[in-house]
This record gives sequence, C-alpha cells and structure tokens, in this order.
Amino acid sequence: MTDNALKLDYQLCHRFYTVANAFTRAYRPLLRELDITYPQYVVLMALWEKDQVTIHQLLEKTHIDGGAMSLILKKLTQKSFVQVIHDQHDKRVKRVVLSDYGKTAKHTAQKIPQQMRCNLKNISDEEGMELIRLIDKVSDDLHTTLCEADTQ
Amino acid sequence: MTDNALKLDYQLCHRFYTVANAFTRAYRPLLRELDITYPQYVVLMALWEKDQVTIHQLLEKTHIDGGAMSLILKKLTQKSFVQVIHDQHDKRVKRVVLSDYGKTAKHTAQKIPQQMRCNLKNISDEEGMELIRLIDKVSDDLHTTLCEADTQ
DNA sequence: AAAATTTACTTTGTATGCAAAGTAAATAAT
DNA sequence: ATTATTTACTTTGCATACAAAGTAAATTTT
Repeated sequence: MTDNALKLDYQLCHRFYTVANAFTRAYRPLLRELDITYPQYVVLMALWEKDQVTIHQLLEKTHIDGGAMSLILKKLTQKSFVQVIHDQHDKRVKRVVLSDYGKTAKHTAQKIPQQMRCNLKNISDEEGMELIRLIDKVSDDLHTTLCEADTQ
Repeated sequence: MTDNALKLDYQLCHRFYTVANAFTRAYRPLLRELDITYPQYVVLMALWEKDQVTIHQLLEKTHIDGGAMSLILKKLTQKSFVQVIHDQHDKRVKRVVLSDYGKTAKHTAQKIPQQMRCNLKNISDEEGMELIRLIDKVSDDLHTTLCEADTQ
C-alpha cells in the first residue's frame, strides 16, 4: 500500500501529458482555417510579437525542439507565411521574416484565443492565473534540474 | 494593443505544452535503468495497478493514442515486460499481462516518483494538489468540448 | 595566424500523437 | 438468418519531440 506514488492518478506529470495533448487536439479545428498545426501556430504567435528574429531567438521564445523547428520553418515557408533569410553580418545566423500573408494571418488568428477560452468554461480568470503561476514554478524547477544535470 | 491574447506569455496551452515536454525530458534519465520511454512507463504504471486488462481499458486509463499503444505494446513485449494474449470469450479483445520481469520492474520503479518529486523543490504538497485540482478542471472542459464537437 | 572551441543551424534515427482508413469479430436490426 | 452496425484493434501517413551527429562560420586560445 506504500506504492500509491506509482499510481497514475497521483502523477502530476501524467496530467500534464494528458492535458497538453488534449489542448493540441482542441486547437486543431480552430487552426483549420489557417491550415497550420499547433506548433506552427506557436511559431507564428512568436513572430507576430517580434518579427525578423533569429532561429535561436525563436527557439528560446517557443521552447520548441531545434530539429523540429527546422521542419516547422520549412512548412511555414512552403505555406508562404514566412521567409528565412541569411543574416548580413553573421553567416551562421538565419532570420525569419513574416510575409504579407503571414502578417495578414494575424487578423484571422485574432479570434482564436477567445474561442479557446470559451472551451474552458469552468476555469475562472483567477484560476487561470493561478494555474499559470503554478505551472511556471514547475517549469522553473524542471529547467533547473535539467541544467544541473547538464553541468555534471 | 488588444492582441495581448495572442502573446505566448498569456497562453495557458503553451505552458502545458512546454512543461509536458520538460517532464518527458526530466523522466528520461530516471527511466534509463529500465530502458523505457515515458509513455511506456505510463503503460507499465497502469498495469502495475491492474494487470490482465484489455487494450481498451489501458487506453482509457492512460489516455494514450490507440495507434501509439499498438507500437508501445510491441516495444514492451520485445523488452519482455508484458505479453499480449487473446481473450478467450471475445476474439476481438486482447489482454495485456505483466511478465515476471515486468512485475519485478515495479520494485526498480518504486524510487522514481520520489526522485521526480525531488526535482520539484519549489512546489509544496499543497501547491501540487491545487495544480492537480485545476488541471483536472481544464481537462474536463477540454474533454467536454471535444465530445460536443463529436456529436455535431 | 593556425588550432581549438563555441555558436547556429540541419540532418538523422527512434518514438510517439493524431486522424483516418482498414480488418476482424461480435451484436443489433430486419 | 442475413445484413447492417458497432466494437476492438492495427496500420498508414504526416507532424512533431528528442538526442546525437554533422556542418559551417565566428570566436577564442595559444
């Protein structure tokens, strides 16, 4: 009876796993109009905040895997949302630039956050903020852990 | 200035996305000894709670994708943790059974929850429970949403 | 300045997540 | 009893997530 800790219902991580996947599924219909996936949407949101950023900055902002980012940017280029250009000063660096179409897409996306918010009827604004606070704490802990492991 | 809702820092889903991935990474070193991935660990945890379940029950318990489950069970079979046997009464149904090795693995896994808990130094037990409560609420909302979409 | 290291990014191989199509068996409908 | 439907599970194709290896250019070291 001492092994409750191994029960799925007691596992924080399994909840994160489940809900993160549920979110991705829930976004799918909302993103159909733009014909993008959730990670592609994340990249676009980052670019709508700040354009012409380096891929490195994009990785820091989105926390998306580097290898995945290469493919995502190819997709977004194919779909004409962005262009990837070489930096003038540092030839290693590439910068991602929104196309006109990519900029226009922001108007289409404008309604998405509200639509998703409507899906969360039972969460109050206060609870949402508390969630963000707690998740950020977890995030910091995990980040610290992984960095410590890195330096060993 | 009205488009703050599109900013990543305001997005609950992006936090879930980030933390869920961080958890998977954080589990990797802890699961190395058993030579399993996080989803495989989830399946084993489900089986350690209740053995000889059908694949359908396993899907309900773990919320893992059905297609993915087929592969995961193949892996777990290859690695000798489980056996998958046909049900006697209903030939459509398959049941997953822990092998002796799979049962023994539970002892090895016993320490993992505590190790992961140690990674979350800044989260109190109360905060952990509050997180679980709030996440379950989000989960319910998203589940309801997707089910409603289903019936339309 | 040549060599070693670091930085920025891509590629590769494995493991999912997901939707949709496919298969087989049980159940329901007529 | 046949047919239609549902249920249980697998397979397929696409899109990541991740680690690790690879490449090229800039920086640091000596």
